[in-house]
Amino acid sequence: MEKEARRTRWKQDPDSVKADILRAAVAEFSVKGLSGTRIDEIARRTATSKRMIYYYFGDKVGLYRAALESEYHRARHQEGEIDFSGLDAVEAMRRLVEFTFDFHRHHPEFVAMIAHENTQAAVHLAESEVIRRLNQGAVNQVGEIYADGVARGQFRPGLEPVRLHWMISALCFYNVSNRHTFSAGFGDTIHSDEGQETHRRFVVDLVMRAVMAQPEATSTAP
Amino acid sequence: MEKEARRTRWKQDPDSVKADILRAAVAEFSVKGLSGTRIDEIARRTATSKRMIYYYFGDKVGLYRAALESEYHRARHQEGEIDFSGLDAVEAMRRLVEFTFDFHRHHPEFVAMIAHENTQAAVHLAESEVIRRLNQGAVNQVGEIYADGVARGQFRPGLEPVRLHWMISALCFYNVSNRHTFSAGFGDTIHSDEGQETHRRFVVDLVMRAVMAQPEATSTAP
DNA sequence: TGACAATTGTACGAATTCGTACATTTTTAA
DNA sequence: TTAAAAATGTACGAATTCGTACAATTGTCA
Repeated sequence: MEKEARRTRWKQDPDSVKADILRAAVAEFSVKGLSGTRIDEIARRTATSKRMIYYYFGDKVGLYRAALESEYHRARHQEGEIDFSGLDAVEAMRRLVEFTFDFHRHHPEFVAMIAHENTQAAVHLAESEVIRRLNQGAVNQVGEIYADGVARGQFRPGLEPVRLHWMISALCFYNVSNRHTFSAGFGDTIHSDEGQETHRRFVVDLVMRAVMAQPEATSTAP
Repeated sequence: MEKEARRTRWKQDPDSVKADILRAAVAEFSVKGLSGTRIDEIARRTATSKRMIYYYFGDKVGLYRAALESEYHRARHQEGEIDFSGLDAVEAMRRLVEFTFDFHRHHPEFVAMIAHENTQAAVHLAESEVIRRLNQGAVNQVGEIYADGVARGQFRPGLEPVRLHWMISALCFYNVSNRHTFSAGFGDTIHSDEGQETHRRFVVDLVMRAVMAQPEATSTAP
């Protein structure tokens, strides 16, 4: 008996309730892991109740998987948003590395969830189709840029796209995943906000040196 | 009433009991993490009982810290064993990277324990003195080799030792820490036994390209 | 040898936490 | 309007698991 719209109006809103639960779940799982997380704690962080978590996601593992996949979906979505238009291979490669660096840096929960998966041998990820597509897309992306650069004589030939992707991923992932133990050992020279700007250039430079035919022309620093 | 030695012979052997407990603890903690590990399961893996764990290590967290430090001690010990005698800067740098690559590869529990620490913001490591010394030693090591190479004109100047150490560590750590999710996405081209040989050369090559004044002279591959 | 300290075994108490039974409200469909 | 389905709140049962009380055994030292 409310004003606008006459069909399918729910005061109840399952979709936003689910999204709310997933948000809280990622926040907890990414920090505490599967076993360290308490369902009651997730419930406390939501606008709803524990009862709803079980209603929509079945059990703890079901919620964990849903949270993991939702993070992958977000990553996959952003990945396709990079704008390479008007860039040659060298510039495109730079942009790709910069994007990857920034994405990891701004999504530590994503990094943490994957780190947790790895400590458990990726058992929950192995059965998911989503990850396979995401990763394959990333490899194709770097592969195309690389092939273009080789064709133009800017990049040295002989490198495998999957290894290039591995390298970029390793540097960008480790930068976030191990920032705590690294900072504990050396202070925050690298991981402070200013330090990360320098470090970002360093990482880009490393990748360019790895792929360029004439690496000397790569460095940005004086 | 046994043969040799007359003083302080114990049928009881606290040191080996402790070592036995630590071994089992590392095996569990590295896979399941602090909260995922069950003390009863560790006890089952030892030759002794749960009672002994509490007797020697106080509580679960005490055991966790002891396990973490014991892994660091082992790493620190091996680190000092590398033989650089007779090597010039270029060869020494290669050997350092190879050693680091191999060490991580052969000690996945070490890698896993650090990964766990990072998901928890390294709270247990932050108060430990051991790690600081270990890391500082590693930086000094690469710093000396680098300075030597710069002095001889083999390496390009301007790089910070801590960033060089970061790079080597990132590549070697990620290779082990993320092997599961990476394999799940691309098969085991990189992480199979044969794949790792190629990959090891790739990683060494990346580091050499990053530091060499004339990177072209670096590649081992045809 | 006898007193005292170090080491180990057994059983269990107390707290935590996953998941559900049951009741209630909200929305759709006939 | 009314019956059925979807969504939600409340309280609690059952299992797990950390840590300990208590007792017993083994070794040192005077």
